[in-house]
Amino acid sequence: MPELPEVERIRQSLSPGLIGKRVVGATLHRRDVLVVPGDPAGGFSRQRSGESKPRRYEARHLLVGTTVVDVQRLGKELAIVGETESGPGRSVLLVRLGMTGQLVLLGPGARASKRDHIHATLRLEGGGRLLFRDPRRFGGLRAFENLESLREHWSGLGPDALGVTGPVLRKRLGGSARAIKAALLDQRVIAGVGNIYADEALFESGIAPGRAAGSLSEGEASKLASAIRAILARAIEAGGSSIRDYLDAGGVAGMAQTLHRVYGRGGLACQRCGGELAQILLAQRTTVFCPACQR
DNA sequence: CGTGGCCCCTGTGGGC
DNA sequence: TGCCCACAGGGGCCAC
Repeated sequence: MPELPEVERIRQSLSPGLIGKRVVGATLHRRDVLVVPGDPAGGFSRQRSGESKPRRYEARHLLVGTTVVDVQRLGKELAIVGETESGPGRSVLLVRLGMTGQLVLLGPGARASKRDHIHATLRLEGGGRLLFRDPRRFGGLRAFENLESLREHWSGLGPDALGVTGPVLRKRLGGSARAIKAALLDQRVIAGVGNIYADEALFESGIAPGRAAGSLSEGEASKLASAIRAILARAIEAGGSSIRDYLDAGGVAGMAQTLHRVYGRGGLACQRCGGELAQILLAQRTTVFCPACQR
């Protein structure tokens, strides 16, 4: 569901009500949405096959006993940082939302509007709750013991797309022969761009999605990087794209979908030249572009 | 090694 | 109305 702008909106809507709150209890309704340190997979999401032993997890993995001091974001990942009163102990709960994941922050006594597919509940001092809901379960939670191990995990991702520059982008694309759009979707190249904003940024910068990533000139990489920054920043300002079910942590929808110029418009007229927008499948994702304007 | 293909899961909307 | 297929803001894994 969410790309960088939506996740940033969730971070912003979550922070004021969550930071400073102590987590007094938690319930994990599905254990397979949580990965804890030492799990055999070492990965993020649940294992697809093999009923390996039920994971042992502890309350502290869901931040119980800590006070939330920060909510950080890199790309599409959120990290809720908790701190224990006694000493420098920290716990980090990383949240990945996948296609349909939501975080819902409820005040004391408030009821969730959708109560199915809630996989984890954190109870906050004062009676509030933080829910993790994800119908398709492509998202998940991962616990880290400290900020250092979070940093190590995040070092596997590329730089945050909101601040990417032309030279950095060009360097990270290297001489890759794969399509530029596929490279943009690879979170190890840059973090935060997904299917919507990749198409929008390529349209804005006039680059065809099938171009070899390594074939971009300095000028093209620079135009693409500034298009990415501008489009993501605009989308954040507009509250994120609410197409199907995206809502921020307070249940508020965004309006950024009204800014889309190619996503979801295959077969319609290009807003720049009037020609017909092409729709193809690239890297297993629907891709819309203007064959005349994008080269 | 880099890359494309397939799979994970549930819900929804369009075509018949 | 109902059924079935295609598709959906993502990403891990495994053959080539």
